[in-house]
Amino acid sequence: MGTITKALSLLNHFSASRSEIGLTEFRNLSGQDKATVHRHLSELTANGFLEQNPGTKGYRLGPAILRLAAVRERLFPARRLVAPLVEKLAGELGELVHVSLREGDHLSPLYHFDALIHGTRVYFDEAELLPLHATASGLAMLAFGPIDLLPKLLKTKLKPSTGYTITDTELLKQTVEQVRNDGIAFVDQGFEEHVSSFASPVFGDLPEAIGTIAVAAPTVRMTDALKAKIRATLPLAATEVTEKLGGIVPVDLRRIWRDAA
Amino acid sequence: MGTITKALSLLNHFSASRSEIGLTEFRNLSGQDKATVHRHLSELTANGFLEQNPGTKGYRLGPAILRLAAVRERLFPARRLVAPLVEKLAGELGELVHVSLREGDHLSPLYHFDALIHGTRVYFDEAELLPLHATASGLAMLAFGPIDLLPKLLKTKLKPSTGYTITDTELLKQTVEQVRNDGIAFVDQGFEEHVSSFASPVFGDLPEAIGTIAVAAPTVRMTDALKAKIRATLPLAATEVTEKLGGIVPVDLRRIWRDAA
DNA sequence: GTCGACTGGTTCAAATAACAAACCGTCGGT
DNA sequence: ACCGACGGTTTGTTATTTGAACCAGTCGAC
Repeated sequence: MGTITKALSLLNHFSASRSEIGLTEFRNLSGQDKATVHRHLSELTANGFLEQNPGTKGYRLGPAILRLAAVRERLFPARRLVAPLVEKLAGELGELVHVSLREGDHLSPLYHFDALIHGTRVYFDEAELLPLHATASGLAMLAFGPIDLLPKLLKTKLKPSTGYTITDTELLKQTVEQVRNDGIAFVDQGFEEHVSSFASPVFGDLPEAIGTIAVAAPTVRMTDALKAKIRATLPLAATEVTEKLGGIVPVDLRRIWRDAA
Repeated sequence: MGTITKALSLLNHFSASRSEIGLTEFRNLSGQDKATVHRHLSELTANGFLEQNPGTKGYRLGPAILRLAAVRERLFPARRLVAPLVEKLAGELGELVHVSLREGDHLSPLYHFDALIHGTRVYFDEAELLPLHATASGLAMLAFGPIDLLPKLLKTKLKPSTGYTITDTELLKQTVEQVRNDGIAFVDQGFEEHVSSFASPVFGDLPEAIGTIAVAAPTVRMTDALKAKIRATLPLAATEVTEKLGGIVPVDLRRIWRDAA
């Protein structure tokens, strides 16, 4: 792991529930040496990616990130473009829908929306990176993303998120193959307990998935009726999102989705 | 300059007018070695801070930035909080208003708004970092920010943006001292030709400016009447922004502003 | 075709940063 | 006053990053 990756990985420890992190906590979270972490934190702070709370000495995400995000959204307004589609589908299904983009060997949430019509709901943290082998989105990414994604992932140890997570190499290969045939991925409690989800790939201008659109619901609400509804609507939504982002769905997948409908 | 700073500085070359940058262009812009730049770009890409256009091989800002920006805005919704105040002041004055936060030895635009009631307007690029010695915001920051900011800046060579930019050490010191007495900074065409601007500091919970609020107008429209109006309203707006961000204006500055009114 | 000038991308001695463990100063609790 | 935990710094040794030169592909002119 290079220096830059180590430093940037520090930023990934922030989440909705952890807004401010101190030196020692960073050391525990990252497993790196204290002196190294401190130098990295200082350098990130000097560049505005972090800022330090003068009182607690803790570190927070800094203003540079906002500035860059504003640039990115102006040039490539992905969030703004997909938001209405995500909200529409979430409304139709009454469940949480999210679009995520690939970020190395994880998925990064781009936008999510929950219609909130039910008492119980799926907790979704936009700050958290999604693992490829444990989520429906991940499986869809492995099936339709860059071809070297799966082989590279299989070389690492697959960490279980729940007792249901696929950790066996062979099983993962088969499951991904299945997703490739179906054009849609289904995972039952693989990432969070009592949550089931479906996902379909979203494409850029290459025939290679750049991200996914997914529906997540409490397992108890994931009835056959809802499953059928999702299978019928998710490929359409994936096509719409792909088109909004200026991409094209590969012809073979388009055929799979048409035949399924 | 450390590795991390070098890598992160690459990101600062993006702007509204330059959305995609190739390897060679990065080398020219940063003055670094090509191999180094390439390794940095690869590592940034692997972490989702950049993404590569498969066709042109150029690099764009990546999805990780959006994810982190979403976290930061949820935890510390500065942009959302200051937006109405900026828009209100811009409406009252009929000119461009922006709030910026300190990012190392530059200022990083947080939010800006232009009422657009005039035919000509000031061009403002939210992607561009503002230098401390050439802008009104910068002078306000030097006057009320961390005490070591000015001495550190004086050790470097002051780059002129226009023919009006202060580049002399002594003159800069005197000007900052003046700003410290006035509680407001005025710069005439120091950053962009034919643009004049005022700025006042904005504070966090320490008696040390964390940013600024500024008004920029074409020099031809910067009449005595407008100047008087800005001098009367900007300190109030700075106080409001400070309070919105949960900060406090130091007592001595509060007195200066009160006496001026 | 063959040049040349331009890309993006990759190798291998030499400069630089990471590492581990120790240390310093400060804060809050006992 | 003591203790322990915190943020931060220092030092000598080890590993990584660096940068000049080197490939390879692509475009256009001749």
